[in-house]
Amino acid sequence: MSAKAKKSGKSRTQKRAKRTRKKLKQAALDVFSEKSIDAVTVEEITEKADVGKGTLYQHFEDKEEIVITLVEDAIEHLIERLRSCESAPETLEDMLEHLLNAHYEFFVDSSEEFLLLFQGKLLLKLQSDTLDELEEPYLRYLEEIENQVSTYLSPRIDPVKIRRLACAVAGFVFGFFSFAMIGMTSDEIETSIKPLRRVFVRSLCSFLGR
Amino acid sequence: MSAKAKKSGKSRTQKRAKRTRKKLKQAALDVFSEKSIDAVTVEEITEKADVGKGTLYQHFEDKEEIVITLVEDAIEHLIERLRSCESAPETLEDMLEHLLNAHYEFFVDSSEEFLLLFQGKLLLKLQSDTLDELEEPYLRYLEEIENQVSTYLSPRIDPVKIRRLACAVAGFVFGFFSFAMIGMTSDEIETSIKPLRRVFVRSLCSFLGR
DNA sequence: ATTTTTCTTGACCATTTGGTCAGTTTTGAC
DNA sequence: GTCAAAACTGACCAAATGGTCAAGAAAAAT
Repeated sequence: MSAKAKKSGKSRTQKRAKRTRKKLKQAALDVFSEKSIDAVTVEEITEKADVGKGTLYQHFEDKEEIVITLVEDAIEHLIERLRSCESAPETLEDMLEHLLNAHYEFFVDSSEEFLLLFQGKLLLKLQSDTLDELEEPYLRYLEEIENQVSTYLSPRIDPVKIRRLACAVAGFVFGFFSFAMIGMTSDEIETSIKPLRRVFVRSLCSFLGR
Repeated sequence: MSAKAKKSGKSRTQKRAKRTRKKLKQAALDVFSEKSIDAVTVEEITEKADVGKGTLYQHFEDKEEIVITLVEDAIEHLIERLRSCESAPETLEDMLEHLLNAHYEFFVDSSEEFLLLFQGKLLLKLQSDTLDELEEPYLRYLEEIENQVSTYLSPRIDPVKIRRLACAVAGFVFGFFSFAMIGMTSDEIETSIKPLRRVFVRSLCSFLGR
């Protein structure tokens, strides 16, 4: 180990490998947002990443592993958004507004990751026999929503009810955007989300209040 | 053409062909609800339909055409559900409840078609360059929702607003179910849908009332 | 019975694809 | 400079897949 390596904490070789891995992940994310995961070939990924085909197999066990890695990353990013909040919301209503807003911004800023998560969710439903690893990040995401909401609620509230709320939030946001993408221009989407958000938040609050 | 054929309107040969086509469609729907459309092979379909591989190509141009045909059928069935209503709802609120309820029943009774529509919607977003034919049925579906709702609204209401409503309805229902499938048992889903539906309907009404 | 037409079949082919591995290149240690 | 280790490469292979087509089976017409 050279002195330079000790200083930077990483040898040049390790940095190169890390760069390559990053290129592969970015390339995969790109192509997964252009066509269905199952329709993407390994060579499309390595081609776009501008590396040899064998290189992918040095960084990932197989095609499946890169998908799982990307989904985990995307969920991580989404959860970060949900957590980052300038000032802690005062009321449950504010908190829900924040949640929906954070989702919206995530979808706008990281539409590739949104599409990946959407696809992954579908795969989860379809090939549920395999791919247990894929389920875990989505459950983590639902739990994050539940946790954030719970702090504003009586601890005696039925956990099932909170789970319903989390499904409703996630479902509404994912579903609305996916349909909006067919039937609306992106301008319309932007002006639509605000009034719908407020109205939806209010209805969720009254759902919990009962 | 035999006398019998004239009487029944269809020769035995034609009936056989129609039966085969139906078998193929059912088999395809089955496998498409088990794994992603792109991951399904032609032989899986013909195997399940118990016909020779070449037979599929006599009834459908290629794999794509059978997908489009199935999506069109499924949308047709969903629209039928939305239309069939014992007694015309009196208020907008009742009508929206009916809409959500019809969706729910469709998803429960025809979960294969639900999964197919869900997948098709995704493909639409991804490979939007090709597959124009796939877009048309989904737009028809959105328009059906818009039409039903419109009859309860002033004709001067902004069409964009109605389109938003249709996206919200479709998005919420599709999205909620897809997420509920991960995080909830089917029992929980059933008991969840009712209170959520009412609350959601109320929020949509207040959205339109503004 | 014979011919014609329609439908069905599955062996076959060309192409594609996931995955491997021997060899090359880059980097690190001495 | 030399040797060793790690990363990278792309030709290669076995398996799978979409689609074809000549031959066969079923039904209709004569």
